[in-house]
Parts: sequence; structure tokens; C-alpha cells
Amino acid sequence: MLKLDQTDLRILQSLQADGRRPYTEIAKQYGISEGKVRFRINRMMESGVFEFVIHTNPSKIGLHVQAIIGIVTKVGYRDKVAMELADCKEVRFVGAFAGKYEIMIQAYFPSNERLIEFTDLYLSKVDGIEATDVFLELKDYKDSFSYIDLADEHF
Amino acid sequence: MLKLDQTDLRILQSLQADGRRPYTEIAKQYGISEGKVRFRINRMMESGVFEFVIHTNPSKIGLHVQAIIGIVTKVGYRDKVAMELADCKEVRFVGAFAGKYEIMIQAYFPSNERLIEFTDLYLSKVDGIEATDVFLELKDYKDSFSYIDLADEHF
DNA sequence: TAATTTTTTGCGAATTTCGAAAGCGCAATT
DNA sequence: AATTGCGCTTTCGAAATTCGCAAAAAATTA
Repeated sequence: MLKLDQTDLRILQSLQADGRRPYTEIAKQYGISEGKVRFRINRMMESGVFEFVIHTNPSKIGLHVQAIIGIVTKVGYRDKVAMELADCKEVRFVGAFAGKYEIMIQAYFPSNERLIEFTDLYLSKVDGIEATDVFLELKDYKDSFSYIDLADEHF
Repeated sequence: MLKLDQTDLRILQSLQADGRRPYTEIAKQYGISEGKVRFRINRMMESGVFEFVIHTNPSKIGLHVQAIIGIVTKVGYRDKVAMELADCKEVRFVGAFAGKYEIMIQAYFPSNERLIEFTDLYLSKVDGIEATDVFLELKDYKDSFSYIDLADEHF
């Protein structure tokens, strides 16, 4: 497990603000060499610390319906069901949870019809699923991937 | 609202795979000019269709505890509470929902202690919150930002 | 149809990335 | 104390990419 020092955290912080910020600019920003920035970024990526992505705004590409779905599975079926759900393109997030639901997912749909199709035609037929609770999102307040405050004492 | 054509979707698809892929490479990939790729990317960004970010692996930076928290608010307090929660650095996602919980959030913590602090010392004292249900995540199966299948007939 | 706006193309200039060699610091070994 | 090895950093020119901009082309509007 790679241990991150202040340089790494600063680089992450800088890239959180703009994933395409040039190495040279990050270097200038912190008074270090471009090669160092590059070395650290490559090392962190190889260690799986982060990756470069784009964050698309779902509603701007026509995905107007978002839901969190809690799923109750039969004993022994959690892993199988979770892996199957992870393969669905509508599904952004799948996790195993403690408590009422063995699995919770977050998924996006173009319309309510598609959400209903997903729950009634697909989910209800997945082997191992006992029950589902759909939480329909009405409004987004925050959906950020730059939530980490690297100035925090914890790091 | 910007309407996306096939060129835009292809560019998004390409950048989903690698947020740092050069314009020139995307251009080559689809047989279009670098200038066109750049023009489309700038336009989409200005319209808020997407942004360049990095996706950090929470556990690799010491955030080992993840939770989804359902929140029941007093009538009329949802907006106020949601906005307040959105300001918390631990919180990645805040949405207003239909159903049992007016608000659901997704948050990351370095340890169970910090989660307990958050719920018992912070959440319980926020004015307008009536009750909370914490769903503690045990395992990540999928946490992707490239969930969009742009080959889908829907787009 | 003409006028206007939007999008695309094509370039050279400026900037960034990349590869690789050399240098440095430090701990372990002799 | 000198040596060795290893990981990290610096440096630098070559290659690739980005950028700005003007002109052409295409689409939209009047």
C-alpha cells in the first residue's frame, strides 16, 4: 500500500480541481520539477490511487431519473447478485451493506418508464433477490468527486 | 440545453476510457480534425455536460469507511438540511428523495470512530433532522463514472 | 437569395509530454 | 569510513500536443 506524502496529496488536490492540468503547471504551483510531478502521478496511478476520468452530468446527456435501490437477497446470494448488478450499464454504484439491505445500488435512467422496466422486468426476475426498495431521487444537491479535503489533519 | 450528436458522444466515450487522452488521438480514432475535437470539448464543458476530474480510490487514501445515510427531516427543513450537508467534506453525494427519507447522502470516513462522530456529534445536532438510518458499506462492487453506454440506442 | 451565425479546417507558434541519463540521499553492508 | 544498492529527483533535448487565429464551409435566419 503506497504511502502518500505531502507532495502526492498536493498533486491530487491540484488534479481534483482540474483533471487536465499540465504537469508543468502543477510543478510551478508548488515549486517542484515537472519530472517529479510525472513520477508521482505515474506511481500513484500504478498503485491504483486514482485515475483520470470525466464526470458527465447525467441530466445533460438525457439521464433524467436517478435512484438508489436497496436490495434484500436470499442467504448466500449476495455476491452473485451484486456481481450481476455491477454488469448493468444503468448502474453506477454497487455495494454490499450491513443492515436492512444486503446490497444497495445507484442507477441512472433516461425516464421513469425505463426505471420501471428495470425494477419490474429485470430486478424482479434476478435469481436470489427477495425484495427491493426504490428510493427515487428528486433533486441533486451534491455529486462531487472532489470531496476530499487534503488540507485535513487526517492525511 | 446542448443537443449532442454522434461526434460529441464518441468524444465522451473516448474520454470515459481515459480522461487524459489527447485531442489528437481522439481525432485520429474517429477520422476527424483535432480542432473539431477541441471545439466540441470546449462547447460541452461550457454547457456543463462534463468536466475533467480524477477519481481517487477512497481506501487507497485512507478513507476505509463508507456509508449511505437516509435522513428524515422535519417538514420544511429539507432544503436547509440538504444544503448544510452538501458543505461537509466527508460527503460526496447529497440528494432529495421521494419516500421514507427526504434526504440520502453518501459519505466517506477514515475510521468507524469518525463515522460515529459524524452521526452522533454532528448529524444528531443539525436543526431540522428528525431521524437517520446509517447503511454501512462492507464491500465495493462497482463505483464507476464510465457507466454510460454511448452505443445505446437511447442516445 | 442574401446575410448572419455557427462550425470546421489548417496552419505555425507555444507549450507540454516523454524518455533517458546522470545525480543525489540514505540506509545497509563491509 | 568507504562502498554498494536502491529509490527518488533533476535535467534536457526530441517528439507530440495544445493553442490561437484567420479563412473556408456549412447551417440558420431574415
